[in-house]
Amino acid sequence: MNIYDIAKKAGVSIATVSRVLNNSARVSEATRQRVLEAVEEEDYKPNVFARGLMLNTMKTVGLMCQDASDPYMGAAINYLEAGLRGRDYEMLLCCTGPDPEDKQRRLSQLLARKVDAVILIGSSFVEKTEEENRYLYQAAQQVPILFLNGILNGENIYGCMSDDYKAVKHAVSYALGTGCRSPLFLYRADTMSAGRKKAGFISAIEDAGIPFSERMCCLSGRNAREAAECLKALRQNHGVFDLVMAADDELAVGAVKYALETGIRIPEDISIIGYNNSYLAQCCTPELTSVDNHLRDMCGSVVDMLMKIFEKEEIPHTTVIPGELIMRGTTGR
Amino acid sequence: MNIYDIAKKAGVSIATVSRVLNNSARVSEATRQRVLEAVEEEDYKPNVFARGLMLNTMKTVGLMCQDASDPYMGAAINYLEAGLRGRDYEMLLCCTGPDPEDKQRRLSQLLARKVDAVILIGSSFVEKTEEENRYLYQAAQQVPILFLNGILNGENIYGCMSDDYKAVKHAVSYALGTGCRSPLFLYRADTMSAGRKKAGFISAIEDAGIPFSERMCCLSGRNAREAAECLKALRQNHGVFDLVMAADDELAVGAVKYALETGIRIPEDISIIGYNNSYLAQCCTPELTSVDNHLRDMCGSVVDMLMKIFEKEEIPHTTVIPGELIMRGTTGR
DNA sequence: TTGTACGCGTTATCAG
DNA sequence: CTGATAACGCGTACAA
Repeated sequence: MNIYDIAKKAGVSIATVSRVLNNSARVSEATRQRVLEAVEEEDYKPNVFARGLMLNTMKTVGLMCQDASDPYMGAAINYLEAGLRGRDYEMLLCCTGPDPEDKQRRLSQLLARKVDAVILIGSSFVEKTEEENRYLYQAAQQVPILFLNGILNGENIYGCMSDDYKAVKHAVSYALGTGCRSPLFLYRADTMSAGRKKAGFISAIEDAGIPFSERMCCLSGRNAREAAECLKALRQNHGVFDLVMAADDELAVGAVKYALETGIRIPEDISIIGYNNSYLAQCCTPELTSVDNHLRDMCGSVVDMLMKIFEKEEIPHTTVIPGELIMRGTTGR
Repeated sequence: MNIYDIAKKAGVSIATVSRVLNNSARVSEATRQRVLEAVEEEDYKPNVFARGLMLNTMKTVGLMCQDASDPYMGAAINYLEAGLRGRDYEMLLCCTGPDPEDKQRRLSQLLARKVDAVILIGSSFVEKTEEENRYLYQAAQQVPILFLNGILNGENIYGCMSDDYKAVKHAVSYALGTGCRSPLFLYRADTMSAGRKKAGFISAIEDAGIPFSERMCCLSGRNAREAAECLKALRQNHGVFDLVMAADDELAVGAVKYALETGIRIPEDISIIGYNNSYLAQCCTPELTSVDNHLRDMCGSVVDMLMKIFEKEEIPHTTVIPGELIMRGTTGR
């Protein structure tokens, strides 16, 4: 069932069928109806490959993330997919894992598939050196590259990020205001995002007159269990802390576990602040005070930016979305 | 940069270039090298649309799930993507939400895109009536349909599922063996999977000589917080229970919250068993005893089945994977 | 072993 | 407003 069959059935030429289907140019209402009828009857759908061949696009964007099982990534995938679908774009998903070579290979596969753009979820895709990022710049020569919560300067590279610096600074300042004196920054990887959070952490404690030391930062393992063990070890080594600012909720949950398992009272003896305000924040007892970075808005913004880019509209390369501190049971002694 | 350019550059015809790239037929080693050189130099990649037009496939499978932010779905997406990528298939992801009409529309969009198969994650895609499932049967006339943890009988429809019945039966029997006398089944939706679990629950308690009553089943809200409230309400209404068998970990976490907030000791006064053995199981204190349904194996199995289907191999329509009870701190009084 | 010519199903162009 | 025809880039019989 192709356009020729429909044309024959409707008694018109394929050009007219095409025009009706793409409502391009003007077609008389009468023939329009005849064509639509035929299309309806045969349940005809234009062949996407032939279409792609002509238009050089299949209205598809590639999405790359490290790990879809991370609830934060998962939520982002959901929001992005909804936004794209609303704009008639489909989503090709790649879960790359942490290996840079895999990321590179996957990106080039997406390009070979002629995606119209690539969205990268998380700053884990931004490497430290120009050299390591080169594949991104090269990709940007073919299609727009957008970061969700990341940033990389370059032609045809865009990003939307939450204001991690301000959000963490505000959260830590608040906790210090309730009487905490020994803050700890708990994170799990040296990503760009973690860097911004750390800077906000430092700024907040220095504003409070507490001199910063690298010993106030704890690089934890990858999950709640390991974070808890990490904190226990730190305590054994005479590290004192009465405030844990975690880079994400899972680590904060680890801090809660640490406190519960060591008999430290929350929030009387220790305040804990998570980040992302994911559903994990409501899965522990007490529930987590956490920074909501408005992921939904960020995703919406990324999709908006993308559509404007497709329209050749000039837009700023970076959009910043403010965070918000959600108060629950792990702070406010 | 197309196949003609490469042919010219290598001094051969396009047919030869095509032959080299698809290593079909025999090509003399000399010309082969010349072609590969040209391909390399120009970094030539065949146009996927033209390719699709000829072969009528782009090696893509559609994946449908209700909600990618669910960690269970997310993990499945990860595993499936890895499996497919290893077989040179790409993945088109649809997050449908719960509305049946959306599911139907999204599926037909995938078909219009000429995906080679569709994988549905979770039994939420199987409806109660034939009528409601008709779109699935129709889709199966075009491409194979595979369920991850679901089942629907029909031509060209396949599924891999965990043995929820046995797994729950075993878990509940174990808990009853430790002395629990008032079991409760906590679930959140009347899916097929929940039905199998419930059946296992009933069988276990009847084996233990406890007569089943519908009051032993609690249909909870959608998250941990709501599950906790649900149990509190139940208790107010004089419902007694010292064992909660939850249909997933998030609900089990809700049960833990309920116990912690009401001052009920775990596991002395109440045993709690989760399902999925997701990372949530390690996010609460005490950590959850949970049923691991070997999601990784299930996903691997689905991909294997799919590849065999593509090879026109005859395979059983259903594969069953056994579950396993992982012991942690919420059971064993 | 290699090359020629055609078909795949669209959309775009241009003439009527 | 409509129709004929030329791209689009590839794979593949068939001929050489």
